[in-house]
Amino acid sequence: MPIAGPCVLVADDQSDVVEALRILLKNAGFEVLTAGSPEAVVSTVTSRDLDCVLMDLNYTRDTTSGSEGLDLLRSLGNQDPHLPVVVMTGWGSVAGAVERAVLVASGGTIAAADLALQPVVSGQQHLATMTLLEAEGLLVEKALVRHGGNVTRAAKDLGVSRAALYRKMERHRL
Amino acid sequence: MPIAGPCVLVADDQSDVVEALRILLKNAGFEVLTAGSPEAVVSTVTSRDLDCVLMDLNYTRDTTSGSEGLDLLRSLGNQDPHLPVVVMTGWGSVAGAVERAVLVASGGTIAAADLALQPVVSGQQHLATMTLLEAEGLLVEKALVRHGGNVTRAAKDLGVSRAALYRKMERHRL
DNA sequence: GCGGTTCTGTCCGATTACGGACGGCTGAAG
DNA sequence: CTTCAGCCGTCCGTAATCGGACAGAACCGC
Repeated sequence: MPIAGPCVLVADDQSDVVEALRILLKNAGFEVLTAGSPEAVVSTVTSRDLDCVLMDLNYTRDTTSGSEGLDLLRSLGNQDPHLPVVVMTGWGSVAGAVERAVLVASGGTIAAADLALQPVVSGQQHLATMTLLEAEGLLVEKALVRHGGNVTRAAKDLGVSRAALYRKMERHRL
Repeated sequence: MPIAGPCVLVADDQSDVVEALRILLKNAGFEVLTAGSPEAVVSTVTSRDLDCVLMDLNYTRDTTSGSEGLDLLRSLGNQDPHLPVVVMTGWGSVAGAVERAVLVASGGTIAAADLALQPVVSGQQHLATMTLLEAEGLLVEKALVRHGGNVTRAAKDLGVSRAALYRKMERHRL
């Protein structure tokens, strides 16, 4: 039984998003696994041999701390530093996350996956219809993703002190 | 003596920008006039029959208040409410300003002008390489342009009080 | 002319955000 | 083992930001 193509894990707590990506990616020739929680992601990563993880950063259910996304990102980095991880954020999603993915990727699989994903993942918000607070949240999120969760570097990039970034992260539940 | 095409006024205090736009627009079939200051813009608008004004929002020379761009925008609105005005800002320039231009435009001239300008005006910054303060400045600028200088509506759009927006405008010299 | 509405700019006390500093932790180099 | 460097998370006094309120100006329909 031949595997259809690269195996991608889609992780998001919104089932409709997961379903949509599953269909689209399947049609694009990927073998698709899904996970609805950070725990499910971790267990799947340990049990299966994945080519790429496509994950959301925000998991709002069953939680008080609200930082599961970044925690998960770090866990994956520790678990398998060579596993390509593409993070979906509210805005500019794939394009921004590709940088990290490229940094992390060992082989050329991710390149093909990203190229296929680029037109698939949509829903990018327009800054025109955004409040200053929302824009701040997205910029913070993007900076954190860009630096793989490193608060110090993200803060330097954003031009604020580390303490200020911590406050903003808490404010935006990141 | 036939006029070459639609007559566009380019206004910016940076002579190299003006020169670049002049060449590009002339090659695109426009008759191009230039102005280096808000005063020059006003006098040109009164003396010539223009199809479109392409103006920068920031005039930093010979000034203390730093709000000439918006003042000029209002002056033009009072002087000739039907004159299409395309505002160039640091980011997303034409696209954002077109909304206002379309609102203001009486005929179909602006549509053609905008289509021709879209690929011409470049220099759009990427949010990825931006500090939070710079991003705030651009969002504020964009919101103000979108509402034609109306502080109240821009503030509501940005999700802050009017007083807060005034402070931010001063901080970013708008 | 005259209410009603909207926007402007500025003031003020209460609130919030600021960033430098500190101690603890981890990992690499000597 | 012992530096050294980098990052993390938190504390705290100072400084800046917040938004509601106010009076004045511009504009509308009556």
